[in-house]
Amino acid sequence: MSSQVFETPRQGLNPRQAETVEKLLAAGLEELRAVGHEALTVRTVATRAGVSPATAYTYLASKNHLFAELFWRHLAAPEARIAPQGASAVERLQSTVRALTSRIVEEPELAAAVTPALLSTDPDVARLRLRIGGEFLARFEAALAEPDQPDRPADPAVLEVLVLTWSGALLQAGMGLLTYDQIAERLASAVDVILRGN
Amino acid sequence: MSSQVFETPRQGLNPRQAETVEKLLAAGLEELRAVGHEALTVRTVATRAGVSPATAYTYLASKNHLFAELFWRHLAAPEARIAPQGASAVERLQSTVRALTSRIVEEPELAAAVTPALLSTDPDVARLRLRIGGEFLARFEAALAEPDQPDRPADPAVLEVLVLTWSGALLQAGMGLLTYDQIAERLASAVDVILRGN
DNA sequence: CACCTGACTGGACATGTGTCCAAACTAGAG
DNA sequence: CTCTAGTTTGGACACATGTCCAGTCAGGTG
Repeated sequence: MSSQVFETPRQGLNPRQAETVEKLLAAGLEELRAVGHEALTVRTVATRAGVSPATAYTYLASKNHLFAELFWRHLAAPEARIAPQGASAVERLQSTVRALTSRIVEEPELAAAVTPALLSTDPDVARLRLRIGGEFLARFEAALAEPDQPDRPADPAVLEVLVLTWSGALLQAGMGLLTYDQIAERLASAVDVILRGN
Repeated sequence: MSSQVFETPRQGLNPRQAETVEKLLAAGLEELRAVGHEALTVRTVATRAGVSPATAYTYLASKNHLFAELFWRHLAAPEARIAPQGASAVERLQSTVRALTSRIVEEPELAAAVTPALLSTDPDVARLRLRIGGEFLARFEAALAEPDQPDRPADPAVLEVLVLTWSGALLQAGMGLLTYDQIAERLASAVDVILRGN
């Protein structure tokens, strides 16, 4: 909340505006935890933040934008950036996947909210979507890299499958077909299948 | 449209009701092609079908339900059920994936509409979501099966990765990150990676 | 201390979604 | 031909979303 990370929803904000945004985002997360994403409205968030709805809409293009922003911050927060563990690529990928999943599951309502939100055509959402996708890619890339030759690029085909599988898993979880625990299991097995082959 | 397939949106409809449903679904598809899924409303569909909005809501729980229903019919239609071609599992899977993709791309607006729609919590959507997921699973299962031992079950881990990858690809396409043509390419390559290993 | 710029506010507006219900209609049975 | 069961209808309702704008307020400047 009181982040040093200056990943603001809109660029070029003066301190006063930045504070308003922080209040809104903090209130958004609280509201999400309190009432869930179905019941949350931009207006209730504004009220919780002690700000008028009109102001909220000045900084949040939409409810979906709010969810995307919160998710991005949750994902990119310093405490979520841990190095992959393991001697082999498989182990490192599995640890990455488990770390990502458990990070996501820390805020179940956020996870449930963000899946549909990211599908929005809202340009602010589109921006965040790309960032989030890039973040996942970077994590997988880091996990695939061999410690002794960190600059050797990973096989793009493998990377693509990993990203597709990961987003598929998030989708399944977002639809409620799988719990996030099951997701972690399946992805670990998926990594095995993908890297070891059949 | 004039289908023999009795996959009705609600069970136990008499002929008169069934006809109304058909009119609504046909009108829904037309409207979708004409104005796209953003501009489509249940009321415009009702008008196009020559029926009152109240009637439309008698048979369609929601706009999302309409999209899910149309997608399901499009996917499960007899003309979409072609046998996988190829001597190896990889070839059969690739042909299946290409067939599915090209079927979906026949109705681009439907494809764009259905991705967010399937995430709805609407119970009617949930029902169709399961059916659609089951359909994909069945296709991959059929493609994996060796012609000479058709009853030998496929490796569940491989099947899971395929389903995850496939849904991830649909998600990416639904978000506009990839075109459906690119999807087909990547999936073909993904199948290769998954089955051949690294 | 008065001013002025720019953030914030209140409240109306247009539109969409899905629900509800009493009244009207229609097709088939008798 | 009439009755009736069941479908369809018109229209209002409650609520959410996002936009807009004229007016108010606060904090830094001169």
